[in-house]
Amino acid sequence: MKVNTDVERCAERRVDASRVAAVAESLVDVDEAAALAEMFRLLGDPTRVRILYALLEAGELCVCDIAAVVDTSETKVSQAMRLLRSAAVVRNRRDGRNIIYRLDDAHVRLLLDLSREHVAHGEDGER
Amino acid sequence: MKVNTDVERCAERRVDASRVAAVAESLVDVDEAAALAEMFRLLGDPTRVRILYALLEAGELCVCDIAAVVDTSETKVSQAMRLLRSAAVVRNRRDGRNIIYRLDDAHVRLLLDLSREHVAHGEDGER
DNA sequence: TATTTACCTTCATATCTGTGAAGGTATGTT
DNA sequence: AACATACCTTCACAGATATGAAGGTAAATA
Repeated sequence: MKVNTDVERCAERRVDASRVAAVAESLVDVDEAAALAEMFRLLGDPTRVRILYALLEAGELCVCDIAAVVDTSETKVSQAMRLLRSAAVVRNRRDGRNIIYRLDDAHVRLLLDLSREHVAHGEDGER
Repeated sequence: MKVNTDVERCAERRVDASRVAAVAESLVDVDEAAALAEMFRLLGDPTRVRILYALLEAGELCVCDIAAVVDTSETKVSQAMRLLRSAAVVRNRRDGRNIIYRLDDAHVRLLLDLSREHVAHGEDGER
C-alpha cells in the first residue's frame, strides 16, 4: 500500500485521510485497471465501434460483408479484427475462403447495448 | 444509403447482399458511432479508469484526494478531469478551495460495474 | 493586502495510433 | 499446375495523445 508521499500533495489535514485509505484499499488494482483500459481503448475508435455493432446485430459476418456494412476498406476491417481478436472481443472461424467473425463475449454485448442507450438518451443520467 | 462500390470488394454473389443491406440499415449511424467511440476512448486510459473507479466507490472526491487514492500527480488528475468533464462523464462543484468531482452518469456507472465483472471473470463469456 | 493552498491551463515533446500501399498466404476453381 | 478470391501482414508516416514543466487563477487565511 504505497501512496505518493514524495511529491506535491495537499495538506494532510485537508484530505479525508481515512476515506482515502479505504478507497485506495478497495480500488481496482493497477493490472486490472490496465486490462480495463486496454479493453475500452479498443472500443474507442469509430470504425471498430461500427464493426462491433454490426456484429451485434448480424451475429456473424465475413470480413468482406463487414466492410460492406460499415462502408470501409477490407484492409481497415482486417486490421481492426486483428486487434479485437487478440483481445478476445471477437472470435473467428474459417468457412471456405471466408473468415467469419462474431462477438466472443457476453459482457461486451451487454456493454454495447448499454452504451447505445447512453448516447441515445443523451445526458439524462440522473442529473 | 451509400455503400462502397468503387473499390475492392468481394464478388457480389459471395456476400449475403440482403443481409448486408438489412444490417447496414439498422446499424448505428456514423455520428452515433463517433460519440460512442469518443466515450470509450476516454475510458481507454489506465489513469482515467482508476479515477473513475475511485469515484464509483467514493462517491465524491476532490482532486487532491483523487491523486492520493490513484497514486499519481495532481496535474495528471487535473488533465484527466478536464477530458472527463467536457464529455459529461463527471461533474464538479466547488467547496472552498477544493473542487469536488463525482460521476455524472448512471450509464457510466453501470458500464464500469459491468466491465469490472468482465475482466474479473476473464473469458467465460458464453464460449 | 500579501500569502498560501488547491486547482487549472498553456506549451513542448516523445510516443502512440490509425491508415494506406504493397506484397504475402491460404483456400477454392479451372 | 496456374489462377482467382478473400484475407492477412509488414512498413512508413501523418496526425493524435499523454505527460511534465512552468506559470496562472481563485479562494481562504494571516
